[in-house]
Amino acid sequence: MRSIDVLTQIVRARGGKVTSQRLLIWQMLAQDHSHPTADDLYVRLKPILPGLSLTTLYSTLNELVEWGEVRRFDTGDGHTHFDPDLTPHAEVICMRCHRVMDVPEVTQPMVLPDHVAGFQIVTRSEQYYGFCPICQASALSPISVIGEARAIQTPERS
Amino acid sequence: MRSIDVLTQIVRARGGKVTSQRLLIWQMLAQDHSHPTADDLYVRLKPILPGLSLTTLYSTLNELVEWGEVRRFDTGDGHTHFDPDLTPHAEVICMRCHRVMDVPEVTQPMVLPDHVAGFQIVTRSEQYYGFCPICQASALSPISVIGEARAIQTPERS
DNA sequence: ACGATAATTTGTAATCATTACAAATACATA
DNA sequence: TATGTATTTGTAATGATTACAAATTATCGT
Repeated sequence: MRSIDVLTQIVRARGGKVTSQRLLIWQMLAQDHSHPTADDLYVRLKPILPGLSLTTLYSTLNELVEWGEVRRFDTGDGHTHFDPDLTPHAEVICMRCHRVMDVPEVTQPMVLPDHVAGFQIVTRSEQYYGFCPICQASALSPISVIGEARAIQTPERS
Repeated sequence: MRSIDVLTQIVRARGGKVTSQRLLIWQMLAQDHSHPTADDLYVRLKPILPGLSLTTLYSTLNELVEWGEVRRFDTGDGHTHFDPDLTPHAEVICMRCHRVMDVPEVTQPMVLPDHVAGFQIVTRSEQYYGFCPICQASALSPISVIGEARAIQTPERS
């Protein structure tokens, strides 16, 4: 998501209001790369702004998503996660313990075909689903495996 | 997801049972590229197998996800969607009306870096979030736009 | 600085997807 | 075919998220 100042200007220009609740939520979210859930945020916000309502938090998160400032995603743990980081990156998600790890993005965005022409793209995300080393050791194992994460070779010093 | 025959063999080899419920759900899901929700499937399955329980459907879907045969994803409409298509493709998702369109994949999977080495990758997915032509016309417009879907140029006949 | 206007927030209650659980059932193997 | 065990079922519970209407407050024009 973009800076608080930019958001402030744009919201005002639209006839919206920059309330203390929005400001605080924006600030808390902007610096958080831990893929928090709504409840994660609420627990941290409540002590700072005790009057804050869950309803307000949800509506603020939802509008950030609708504006394209924040991406919502699902790790399979039953909670909706939010990510303010719209810079190119991908996530590696364990299908059993639902741990999420960010990885820097190296693939190029695609040129989209005819049948989606006119679609206005705000965010791109890429996810790699699989099983972390810990969960591989447990009883169940995945039926199909398309690959394994390989370490990128560090160039040798000459 | 893979063929019913392959799933049947693997489940049996593990000491599992191939029940009529699992078979029917597998068959219904395998041929469905509409990104159905659990409820979508239930509505269609119930007339065929009236005794089917929602609990069974959920547990069957969950195990397919854990096995890496089906991918679960979230369009933002409050429902969990399932996709049996693990071939390389991406989705374009409207952040307002939550419509989903598949597009053929052209980017290459990344080589993942050190800190996720050992992670066993089962599925990769790529999503493009934005606003479809219809939703662009409505009142709200996204604050930031990283690009627009462009039609792929059709080579001219010579 | 003030007041009018409309956007936003709040709290409660409702909704709805999903899961827990324990008894009943049925598949697979010998 | 009988046995053991994985699976299914139905109901009840859980828990995230939303609806709604009254109260509040930011913004803008004066």
